[in-house]
Amino acid sequence: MAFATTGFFQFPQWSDPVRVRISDVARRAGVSNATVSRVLANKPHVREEVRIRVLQAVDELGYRPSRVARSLRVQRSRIIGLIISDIQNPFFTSLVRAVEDVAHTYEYATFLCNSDEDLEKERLYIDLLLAERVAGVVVSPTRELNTPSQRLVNAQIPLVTVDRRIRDMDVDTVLVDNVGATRELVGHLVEDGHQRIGAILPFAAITSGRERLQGYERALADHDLPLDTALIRTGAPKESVGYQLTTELLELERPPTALFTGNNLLSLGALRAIRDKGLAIPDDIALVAFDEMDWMSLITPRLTVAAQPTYELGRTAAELLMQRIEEPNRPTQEVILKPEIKVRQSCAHHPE
Amino acid sequence: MAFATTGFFQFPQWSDPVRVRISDVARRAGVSNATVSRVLANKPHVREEVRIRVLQAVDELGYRPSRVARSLRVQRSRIIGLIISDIQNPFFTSLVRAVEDVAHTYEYATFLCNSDEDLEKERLYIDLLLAERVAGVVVSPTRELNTPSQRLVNAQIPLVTVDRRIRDMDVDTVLVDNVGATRELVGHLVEDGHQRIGAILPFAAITSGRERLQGYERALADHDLPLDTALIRTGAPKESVGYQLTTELLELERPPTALFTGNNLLSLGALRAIRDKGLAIPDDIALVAFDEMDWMSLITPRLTVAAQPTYELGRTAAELLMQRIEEPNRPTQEVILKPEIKVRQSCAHHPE
DNA sequence: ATGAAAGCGCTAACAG
DNA sequence: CTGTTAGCGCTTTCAT
Repeated sequence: MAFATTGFFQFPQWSDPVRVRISDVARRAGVSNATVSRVLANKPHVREEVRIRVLQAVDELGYRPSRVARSLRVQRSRIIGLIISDIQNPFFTSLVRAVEDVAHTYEYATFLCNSDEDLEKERLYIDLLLAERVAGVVVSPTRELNTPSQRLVNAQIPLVTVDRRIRDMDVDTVLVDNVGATRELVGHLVEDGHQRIGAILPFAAITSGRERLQGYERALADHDLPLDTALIRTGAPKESVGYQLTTELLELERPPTALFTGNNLLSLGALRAIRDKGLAIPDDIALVAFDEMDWMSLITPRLTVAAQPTYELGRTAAELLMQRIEEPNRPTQEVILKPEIKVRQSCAHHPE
Repeated sequence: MAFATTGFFQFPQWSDPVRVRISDVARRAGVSNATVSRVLANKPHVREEVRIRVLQAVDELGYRPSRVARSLRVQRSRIIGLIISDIQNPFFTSLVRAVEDVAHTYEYATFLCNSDEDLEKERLYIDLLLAERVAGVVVSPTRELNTPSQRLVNAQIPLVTVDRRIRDMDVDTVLVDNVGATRELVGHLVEDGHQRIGAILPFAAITSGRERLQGYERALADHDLPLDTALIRTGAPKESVGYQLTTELLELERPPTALFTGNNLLSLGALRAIRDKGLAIPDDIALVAFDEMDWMSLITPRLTVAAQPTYELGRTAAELLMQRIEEPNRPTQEVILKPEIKVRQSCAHHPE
């Protein structure tokens, strides 16, 4: 009324409330809230005619049920958490993609949490996930012992570990065969006649890193080669660290004739270090690497690698989580996936 | 009752409620729910002694407030949505990382949505975000016209567009200067004497792709060079497409002497195609590329690129979103960031 | 300074 | 087959 006099008053673009509730739909369809809820949940015992009327009202009003209210009522949300340590690492990217695809299929949303290999950040994110009452969590834990993940288990939130182990906790786990793949990879180097093989690995605190170290040791033992700890370097899984550690190895009095790099980022750093030293692969130094990356198709010679089934890793973890959400008391599983060993030119050289 | 006869009935592992509520804390501290709420929200008017008692009870019980209940009550969640088109592309990865970092600072959780350049998937995700009543959304839209994003605006959910434009919608936008950077990049090629410059670009439907095409055209016009549409190819921003399109260009009767690749994945494909043809950069073909990637440090010669400030792009978008959430009616902004042009050896050659 | 009570939007007993 | 009602856990007036 007051506005009518100005002549310029614009009615709001939506006279209907912006947030339409179930009661709005119910009123419009001339039924109760309960009936609307039944229709939307595809429950039986609704007359076809009523069903149609409700659906029409939903459509006309553009009603989207509040998942917030629903979550509160049914005491579980349709959200899963995904905690990884480095979203800029293509290994995790592929895994994220897989988890997200599966979650989407089951109509779950995914909370992405980037722990940055930082235990404190991981703890904060777990608190958040707890507070959001997520239905379950896929985690690639920063630590194998005393992880904050224990709090999820205490709160009875389904949990699946991926890529890395958690010790002393009975949870579903998806891993790759780090020991086996590394053993095979390094074995090729030994069979080519290499006796001094360097290793650049992620910290032993990262379980996959430690397992790859074991694989390396086993490969040497397989062929009765001595273990020279001076040739083993570990560090954070970062490009710069790979560069640094490789440089150290190459500057040794008696540098290795071959190198094993135990992670994609470390490999990138190692390659750069080798290039900067002006060394040729495999003639000056042979190389085998864990992980395969897209850009590796560009470099010459082609690298011998253990290609991880990264998407499959994520897919499996997410599927296990979905199953556990549906059936919380099923026995826990440990799934081990096999990397594919691709033998190429970077380890073809036989040293004199 | 039914269980008692079997003798195998197991009591639940925790006799305390696994989910501790505000009322549990209140009872333990000998206060009301309201007081607990006040303490936790750092509201004034609480006696210090009471505050301490409450905090202690919270601690002893390990109480985490349900953000679900809170969201329902205050009618907004502390969750933002992030919709990108390809989480496997490092460009977006860096952006995701930034958005997630900022969100975390403001104590928001991030829903990650991977649209896969698929409008239908984007629509589904927006429905989900709407249903979850997220506080705001950062989107890199699949389309510039009639986007599903309109529904977010209709529902009055704060929205920020990043990397790509949406037409006819008044929303905060963060972009890079695609036209300017491409113009400069291609300009170097022209100044080096190249007259036949090929271009491999993302679809024109992707606004960044179209703007880079404009930049290319402007660069030629700057120097009065004719535009030869036979040298321009567009396609999906994927490695395989880059390979395919570059191969086509190289097999032309009169192939270009230089190439501009308008996206990181396309560049990777182009490099592989050039390598497979046995051509040398820059002697056989010069190259300038949009986007810089880690692995580019490995290839010789070093590439001339426009390095996008990807983290900054995401950070800015997220900050704008946070500001708009706090102040919904502030005027919308368009922020344009400048890529850094890094001139290196891949365009050093002067054709005869 | 603190408590009682209402209510956010939805679902699930229970009635009819 | 459909409606009434209670309540999920929290915040926020409104009293006191």
